[in-house]
Amino acid sequence: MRISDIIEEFIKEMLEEENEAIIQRNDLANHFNCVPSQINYVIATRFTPTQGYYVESQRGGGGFIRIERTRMTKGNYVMHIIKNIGDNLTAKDEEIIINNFLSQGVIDSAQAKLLKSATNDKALKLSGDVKDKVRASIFKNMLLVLAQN
Amino acid sequence: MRISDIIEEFIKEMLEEENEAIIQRNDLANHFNCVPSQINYVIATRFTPTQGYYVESQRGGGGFIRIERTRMTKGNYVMHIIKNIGDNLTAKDEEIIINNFLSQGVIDSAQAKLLKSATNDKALKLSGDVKDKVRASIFKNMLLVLAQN
DNA sequence: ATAATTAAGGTCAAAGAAAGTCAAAGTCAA
DNA sequence: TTGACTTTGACTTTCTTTGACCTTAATTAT
Repeated sequence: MRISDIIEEFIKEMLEEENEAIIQRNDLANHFNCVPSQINYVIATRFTPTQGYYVESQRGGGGFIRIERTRMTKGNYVMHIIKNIGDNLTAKDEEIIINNFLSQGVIDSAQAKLLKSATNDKALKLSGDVKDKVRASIFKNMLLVLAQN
Repeated sequence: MRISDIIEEFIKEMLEEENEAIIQRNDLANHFNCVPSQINYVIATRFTPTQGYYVESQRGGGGFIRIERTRMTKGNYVMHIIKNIGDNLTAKDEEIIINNFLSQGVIDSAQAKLLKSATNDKALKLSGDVKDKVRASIFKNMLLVLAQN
């Protein structure tokens, strides 16, 4: 059994009791007798947003890592769209997706406005090719959150 | 739990009753068993103007520190923050603003997550200087939408 | 009145305490 | 036997704590 798997399981057990697990990186590393950065590896590979987790951390004295489990309510539909967006997204294509979500009740109009405000050409002051890349990234990140509450 | 957090909480509790908290630096430091300058640190990091506080103090005999909470209407408050953001915004500064909006009930936690997901370093795959520019732009655009309801 | 003393609060930088990054080295299954 | 996944560790960044020294105001002594 890999040490990463053991740590993963340990955190997931914590998450079964509570909805969030707050850990100290060094303590945990110590507990499992591994280097601290192994914890980062576990989080990076097993607790990603796509996998339904939301992670925040603080450095410095009294620092911590908080791993939140965000249960997926909108289900596979949104995930499917996210996977199909790829690395570039034009404003036009985005609008089509948003309108689709709207008409299917996946998001409400307030959320739609917020999505657009974050990704319209006015907000993204970048050159064409980079813009569509960043738009894709932001859009997917936001969708992930929207799919989970 | 960090000592700074405890002091922060203590002051915020005082502010819940009254609209201003008047403290003696040395007494407070004594009470929490820390050096006096720790109080300054707490104020400098948790009671800044952008966080909605106004601080005045007086040295010498009978000196004091007065921390005032500045309340505004939601719309004005958000507009005020938008104006103060400027052309660059680091992830850290943004987080402080979001957490403040949250604790003051300007936004809810779902909206906070959306804001963060749209502007965190993972979403904005850009080089440092450009990133902070784009972040500022996106953030302000989203806030404008949030301010309108 | 003035000067000296005392009683506050302010500043800043060093030390300490976490967490993050990245790439090299190791492992293992196809 | 190579390519993907894991493990490791050196180095970096961020945040907090601490303390020595500075400035300002009130009080007291001359």
